[in-house]
Amino acid sequence: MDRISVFNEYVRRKGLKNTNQRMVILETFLGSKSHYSTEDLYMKLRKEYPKIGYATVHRTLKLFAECGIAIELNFGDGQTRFEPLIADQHHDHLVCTSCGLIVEFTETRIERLQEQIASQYNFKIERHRHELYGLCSDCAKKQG
Amino acid sequence: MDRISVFNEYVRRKGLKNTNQRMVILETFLGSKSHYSTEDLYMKLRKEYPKIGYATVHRTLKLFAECGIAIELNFGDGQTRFEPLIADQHHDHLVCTSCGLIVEFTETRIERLQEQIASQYNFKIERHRHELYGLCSDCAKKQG
DNA sequence: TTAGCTTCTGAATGTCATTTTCAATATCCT
DNA sequence: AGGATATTGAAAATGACATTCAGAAGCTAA
Ligand SMILES: [Mn+2]
Ligand SMILES: [Mn+2]
Ligand SMILES: [Zn+2]
Ligand SMILES: [Zn+2]
Repeated sequence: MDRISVFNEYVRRKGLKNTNQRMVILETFLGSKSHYSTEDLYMKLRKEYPKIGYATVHRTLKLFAECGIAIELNFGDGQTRFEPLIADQHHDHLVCTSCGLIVEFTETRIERLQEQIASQYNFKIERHRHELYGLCSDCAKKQG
Repeated sequence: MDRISVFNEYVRRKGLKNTNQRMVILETFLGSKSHYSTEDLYMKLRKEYPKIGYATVHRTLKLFAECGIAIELNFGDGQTRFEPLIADQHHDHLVCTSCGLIVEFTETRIERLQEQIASQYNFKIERHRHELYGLCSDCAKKQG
């Protein structure tokens, strides 16, 4: 089931309503680069829909996370970012501390080792964050 | 060199001053549980030193991080936590989303795999975060 | 030891992302 | 369509953290 259907079903199940704003925000959110902060997405939407409110954008992003079609990311720069989630396509991140570049990686061996650690400590893992911070190759060249 | 010496040397080198507050905060910080938020440590210190200021506690924790005897942690609950760092004793965390329990783990195989990933993408890693969120065994029993 | 310069402290205030409030508006169900 | 209920957007509130500033304390050199 695609993310739009997941969202629509969540809205129906919870007795929420389908609004123009929500559809527009969802399409824009799914339709381009990931890792949006509320501010980023609000600015982008404003160009085409100048009447849209910041609070609506933010509430809607939280709603996406709540219904499972997005995840919240926090790279420690004081802004929460949201990224569309494709079911069963987990990945982690490399973050350039100089230019902000975000690169995604997956490594099943790490995922497996995590599970071993969790069972060692009798933890029941719900989610995890694994982020590598440093300089991307461009910034490293510029010794930035 | 122990953490108190590292701090004292840093203070000297930077032309900062040695104050009672800083010593008291350092001793308390090193002397009990880890993973203090500013608020946590402020509340603890207040009992014995009621005149100490919140801003001083916070500035001093930042100073500890700056001089390398502490690291800042962020478990996504909106509060930065500080933990005394023992040189070359890196670890990552399991965090119980129900009771807040924090368990530490190290896994050299993961650390190595990280390095491989970084070099694959030509990243020069400065630091990383790896946190596993879920239910500790107690909370899992209480299905909580 | 003390003068004099610099840093520190603590209370208050500022900042900034995020959240909440609320009155007007839109949606949904019958 | 009518009416209950959710949503919206502007504004205000919140909360963690950072900054300001005047008085206090630490440091250094004579
Ligand atoms: Mn991503
Ligand atoms: Mn720890
Ligand atoms: Zn870069
Ligand atoms: Zn627990």
